[in-house]
Amino acid sequence: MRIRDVAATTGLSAHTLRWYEKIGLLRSVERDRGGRRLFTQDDLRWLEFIGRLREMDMPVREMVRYAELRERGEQGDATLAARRELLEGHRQRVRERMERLTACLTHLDDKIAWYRGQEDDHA
Amino acid sequence: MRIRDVAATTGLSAHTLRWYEKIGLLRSVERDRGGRRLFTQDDLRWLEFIGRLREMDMPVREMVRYAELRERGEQGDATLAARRELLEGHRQRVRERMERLTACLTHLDDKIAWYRGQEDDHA
DNA sequence: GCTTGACTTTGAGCGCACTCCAACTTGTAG
DNA sequence: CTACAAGTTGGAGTGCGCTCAAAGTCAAGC
Repeated sequence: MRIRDVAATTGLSAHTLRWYEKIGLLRSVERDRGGRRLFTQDDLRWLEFIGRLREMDMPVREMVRYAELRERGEQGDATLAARRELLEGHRQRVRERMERLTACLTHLDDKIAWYRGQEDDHA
Repeated sequence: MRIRDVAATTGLSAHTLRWYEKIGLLRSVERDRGGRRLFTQDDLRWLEFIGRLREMDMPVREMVRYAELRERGEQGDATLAARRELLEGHRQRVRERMERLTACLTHLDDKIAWYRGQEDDHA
């Protein structure tokens, strides 16, 4: 797959895909003899995965750290625990985030109910 | 209350409080005769409220729009519906966000479980 | 009266995550 | 062979939400 196909299927821009490679988030992307990027199915799966991390607001820095661990541990299990811990740390942050969001939503619901009351008073 | 007290109780910096005023998020903050800001309890309640909107990732622009409506509607109800709709719109976005987070968390849990499996295999 | 420190203003700078530009190369279609 | 779309690179620019610097003012304590 060439860069525009990946852009189309992931929703990321070609710019962003090149930038991801530059910062080390995509590693060892193949090229054809013209020097154009060729993405594999593995690359797509990886992009899907980091897309989810991104959706959970993981900083790009941390995703790069994960990518580095993944590459270092290619032939072994030396980095398995580190990667798991990184993900667990993020999971915890997301859970806390969601709790705060839930609390805020409750307040917001109250506020909206208050507005409805005001509007009814004047109807 | 002076700016440092508000900074201390809200966790916002004095810089940020001045900036909030500059962009129209805080309106008509009083001054003493030396020109120093004097914040009221109402200001504090407002800061608490927009702090929650911020925690729910409402863009500052939209908060400013809400602040404008609030000021315009000071003596009437002309802006009540508009304000309610603004909040309802944001509530919807937060709910969708939380659904996506929940879905991502499920994937993340699976991934973490997979790592645990790998580690056990080698134990 | 003088020092100190918290305040004031305007305006510049920063970190993040892209996003775009300029200049150039490559591969395909006519 | 030529035209042109689609790719390449390095580096600059953007929008957001702050964050800080510089230079000056004010007021309370000694």
